[in-house]
Amino acid sequence: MTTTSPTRRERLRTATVSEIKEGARRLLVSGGQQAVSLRAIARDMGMTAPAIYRYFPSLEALVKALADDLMDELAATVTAAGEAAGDDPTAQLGGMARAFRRWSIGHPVEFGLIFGTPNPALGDLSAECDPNDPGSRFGRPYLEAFLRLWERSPWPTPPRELMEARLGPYLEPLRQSQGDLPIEVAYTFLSGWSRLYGLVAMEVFNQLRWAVTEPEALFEVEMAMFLIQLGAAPD
Amino acid sequence: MTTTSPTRRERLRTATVSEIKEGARRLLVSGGQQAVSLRAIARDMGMTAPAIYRYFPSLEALVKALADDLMDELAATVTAAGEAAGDDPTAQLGGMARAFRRWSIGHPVEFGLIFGTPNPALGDLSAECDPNDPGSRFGRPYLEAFLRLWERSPWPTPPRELMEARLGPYLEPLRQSQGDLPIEVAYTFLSGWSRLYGLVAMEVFNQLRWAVTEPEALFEVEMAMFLIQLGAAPD
DNA sequence: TAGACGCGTTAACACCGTTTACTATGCAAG
DNA sequence: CTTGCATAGTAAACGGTGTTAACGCGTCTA
Repeated sequence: MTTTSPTRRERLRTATVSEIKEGARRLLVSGGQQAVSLRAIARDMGMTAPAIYRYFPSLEALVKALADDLMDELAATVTAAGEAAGDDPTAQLGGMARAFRRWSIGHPVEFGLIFGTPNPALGDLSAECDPNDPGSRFGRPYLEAFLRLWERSPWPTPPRELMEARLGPYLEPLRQSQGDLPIEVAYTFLSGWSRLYGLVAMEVFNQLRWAVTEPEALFEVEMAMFLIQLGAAPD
Repeated sequence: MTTTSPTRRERLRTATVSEIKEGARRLLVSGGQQAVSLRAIARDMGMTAPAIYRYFPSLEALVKALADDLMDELAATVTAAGEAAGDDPTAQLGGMARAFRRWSIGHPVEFGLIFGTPNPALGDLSAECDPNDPGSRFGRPYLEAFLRLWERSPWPTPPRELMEARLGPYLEPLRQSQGDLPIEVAYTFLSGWSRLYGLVAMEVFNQLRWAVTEPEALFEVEMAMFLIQLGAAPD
């Protein structure tokens, strides 16, 4: 009636959807993944639990939608940090890596939902080669920075023919996702991304406490070493 | 009556405890972490749920005990692989890393329970610097192999005084857990362990599917690169 | 103005962890 | 042998959960 597309009903509906997800996230943060219950969300909204089924077909679907939102939030944070880091691709990579760690340790439960133990239902979905896969959606900015850096000044890698032989055929999905990625870039991206993930996940999951008091120092050293290997100036 | 220590009652008790944990693991493997319920375990044993409270104070305690057992199983697997790899410390490291990956991808749900998103209750326990910490109990064999290799033939690292300055004070728990560990060994261990964890966790959690079809190839290349950096002969 | 549809309700079912009260059984001492 | 007690199990119940079914009301539309 008023304007073009968003009819009144639709506006109310999306608002309710947002409110549900906000409530879910609040419960997630305050009480962990197990505290997210339809009845609690509905209670906080002054509703009854079955009403939520008008908006989500199941609790699992709600959690999945929330995880998607969190993925977007993280991806936006990371790309913003990359853009704020200037023109040097190594500086961009460093900024994006730091942004990833900062968001993750600042939102440990959300991190666990996205990157931690997959639920059986959520795992089945990620079994397919979804182009909307969390890893893909989120790895793209890193991948682009690696590619820019490679075109500007390639870094030393294992010999190309050796990499082609040993893992060339197995990186096809990655290489084709970005239009014929050089194998050196694909390999270095995967190596760096797995190192970043490992370090951050261990810190968030409290797996370093027994060994390290300040994981940030370890993170900074590791990142510096990696960037130096990519040709960045030390320190 | 019969012998000395294990009276009949005690034997039955430990047997029941084992049966409960076996049932819990079966449910865990078949249905994920959420499928582990006291009532289901009791049902499978032909018992009623409250009986389990004679053996475990809560479901959480049961799951924690199960996780401890799994940790022991994994640690035993890894150390056995290290001992089966001969005398060369780099070969031992390679064997242990492969054993870690093999066990993890062969037991993904168990891996998730040990190394994945921590439960609030389990996370509080790992907040203390427990010497029985999973990471500690499990990282020790790796640490010892790194140490043997270092004493035999040190590998190139960042300059010692730089490492001492940047992360010397923060690695105290780790360095004192093994009697004045050289900082080069401590740093290389942490770097290698986080890389191993990152790669394996991403594979187990299906975070590489969008990019890689054969994670094992990537794993082998990464491991070879790391061991070469440690002075091992290439291939 | 009728009817369809969106959105919410209540009631109910089948689970779950946990507690309580109670009953047998095994064991050890008088 | 009997008495007594700790142990291991039971049934019943409380409050919580996801989910479904049946129903009522408001809004939009033909």
